Amino acid sequence: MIDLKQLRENPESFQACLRLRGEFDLSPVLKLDQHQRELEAKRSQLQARSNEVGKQVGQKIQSGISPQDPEIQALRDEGNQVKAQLSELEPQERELKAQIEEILLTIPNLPSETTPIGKTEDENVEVSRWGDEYLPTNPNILPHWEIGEKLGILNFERSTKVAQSRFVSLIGAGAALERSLIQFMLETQIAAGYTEILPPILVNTQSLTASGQLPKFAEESFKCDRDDLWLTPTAEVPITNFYRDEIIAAEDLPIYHCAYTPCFRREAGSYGRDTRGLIRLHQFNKVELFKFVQPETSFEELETLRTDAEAILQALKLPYRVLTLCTGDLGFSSTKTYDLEVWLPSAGKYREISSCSNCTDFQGRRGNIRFKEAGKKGTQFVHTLNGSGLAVGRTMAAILENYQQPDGTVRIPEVLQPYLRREVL
RNA sequence: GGAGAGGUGGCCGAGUGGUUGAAGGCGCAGCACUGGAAAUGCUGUUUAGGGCAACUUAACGAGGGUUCGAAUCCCUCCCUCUCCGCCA
Repeated sequence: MIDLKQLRENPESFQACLRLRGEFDLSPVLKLDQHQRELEAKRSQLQARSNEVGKQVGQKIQSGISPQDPEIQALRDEGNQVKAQLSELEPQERELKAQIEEILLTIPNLPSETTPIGKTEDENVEVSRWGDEYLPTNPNILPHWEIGEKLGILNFERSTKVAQSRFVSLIGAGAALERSLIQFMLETQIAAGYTEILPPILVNTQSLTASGQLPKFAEESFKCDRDDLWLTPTAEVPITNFYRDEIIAAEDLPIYHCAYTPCFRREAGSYGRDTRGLIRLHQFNKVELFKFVQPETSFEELETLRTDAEAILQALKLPYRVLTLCTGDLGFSSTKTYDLEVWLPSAGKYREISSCSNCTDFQGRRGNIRFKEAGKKGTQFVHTLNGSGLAVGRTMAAILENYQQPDGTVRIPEVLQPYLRREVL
């Protein structure tokens, strides 16, 4: 959520910033805000009077004046009048506040100054490439779903029977490879200083609102209707909300967490895209990196977060590139995002395998996650960052293709061999 | 699912319808004491909104109600805990 107070103070710059992400007219919310504050001033005056009347009645009764005394009756009457006025103002103000809140929740984070300006993903900026020397030389690489089914480690058809399309089952060495990847990713990030959390993967509405998936993107998540619970679309949601409504001691920051979770996405509106393979499924595994940090450090922390995610790709020797997303392609909660894209030979292009974002205080404000410096007055919102480290299914896809041999076998990346206890699929 | 108990500040924990934003304690900060520290003593210490400010308003799980006045009384809802049942 953007800061209403700051918006009020410099509306033009907010409006200009938001325009970079697409159209969003801030004038209605500014108007509502002004009206609300006028009502608030009136209301608070009335309440002050009401408190005063109450106090006087109390004092007089205690000093021995009879409650039936005309003096007291007069005060009671005034109290009743004030109450009547308040009962008109209060609902109006509450309604205004609710409207303002509702709008604020749909306004995306403002892009950072270092976020390139652009409208679509075509204007994302490539910042680096890595691993050209590992680009496969095998000219006849099968798409990962074909080699996977040939090897008997993936099964889509039966999974459609069990659930729907866009689900997969991993069999034998495929399941073991997925587990090995998860284990390898977690252990690497734990060694890098992240504390593992294995969180709930059903989350409530408030949690999805705090991290930014709701209210705007409700159609993207699976919902358990009778329970106010949703299947989490990313571990970012439970981890952000782990500290919701808390005040963290400044010396406890930064906090680094990593988490493995299944992730669930409805992929509404993506009909016909990536219908085959492991790229776009309703359920997939992901190891997530998450940071809670002090405001001054969040952009440096984004760089190291990205490096930590890159370390996995480098260890697996998978060629990839790094993009900075342009303003038009930025996620709702993010102010600046790096995407890591891994080389997928069958497609002949790079595909997203990690997205690392600095959400600044956007989620902190929505989730009321603050920190306090000892001895200092007041609190500040924490800055949050998240990044995939990595999407496991897409990593598997990248391995099945980049490590595919001309004889139809797939080598296992060296770093995984101790986990999987084999060298070839 | 059945029965019961409970939700108060960063934490623990009092609280009779009347000046209680809330006793007491812990923690934290400052000062004193000390060569320095510990212990001790004193002082201070919730958050959020509005206002340039003085100041003012709100908040004791949430929402209603009674009252001049509600943490305190009434109603509804939510959540947590304990026991029983069921279950990995």
